[in-house]
Amino acid sequence: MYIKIMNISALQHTLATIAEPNRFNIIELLKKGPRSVGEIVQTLGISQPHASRHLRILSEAGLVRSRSKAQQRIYSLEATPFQELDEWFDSFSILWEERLDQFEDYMLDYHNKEGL
Amino acid sequence: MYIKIMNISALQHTLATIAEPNRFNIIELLKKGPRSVGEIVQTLGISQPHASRHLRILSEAGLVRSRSKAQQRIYSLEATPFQELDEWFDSFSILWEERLDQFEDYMLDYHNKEGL
DNA sequence: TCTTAATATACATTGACATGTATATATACT
DNA sequence: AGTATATATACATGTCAATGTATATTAAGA
Repeated sequence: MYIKIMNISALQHTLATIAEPNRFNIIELLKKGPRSVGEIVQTLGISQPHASRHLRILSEAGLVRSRSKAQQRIYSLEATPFQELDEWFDSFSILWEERLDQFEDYMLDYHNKEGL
Repeated sequence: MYIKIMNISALQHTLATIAEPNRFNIIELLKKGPRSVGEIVQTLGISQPHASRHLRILSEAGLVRSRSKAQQRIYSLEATPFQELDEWFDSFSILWEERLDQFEDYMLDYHNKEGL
């Protein structure tokens, strides 16, 4: 067993990017597979500039990438940031694995013994 | 194998709550164990009203709970919302499991056959 | 009950970001 | 080259939420 070092500020940025509702919906859609901007606009019922803008933000955050197909831009999800967040949330599994109360009692004891 | 039904709007709300940097830091701290408001204030170097306000937001989102200990309020993490997000991010594992390119090719084919 | 400690709330201000509208760019087709 | 389609960018506006300051509440101790 080893401790995984994570880039906290990167995680924060990724989280903030995903948290916006329209971008969340775009991500949920792209999870089904690559989509063009037009398809995203139609499916989600948002304006085209609005979609492009959010896709830009997603792209700059490294969450999606695009390839050209004639005039179309086909967007798809990047694996890495989702993988990192998946690992980060795994680190909370101590909250629900084993017996929660035992864990909390342990932490309280540990904490009190430390003083502060 | 079954399909897990998730409450999307709850996930969004949880994500938005976690995404704020101070709350993210509070969560990272509480992952180590329960902490009083004063400890949180000292450790994170934020103002006391500021901490209380973020703790209230975290509490209303169901991410933390508090118990009284004299004048102190001891905050600790709730497992459920983190468990739900952990499961949600698991659903992205298709992005990095197996061969990504194969998956993408498959999705593109599938997508094109569907028309739009 | 008065004082101190710990935390919560109220309120005003500011700043960031989502949204709408207009326009620019890129590519294909005739 | 001119037109149509698809997408991106610019800019102005409005809104929400974080922050700071002051004050209220809760609990303990003398």
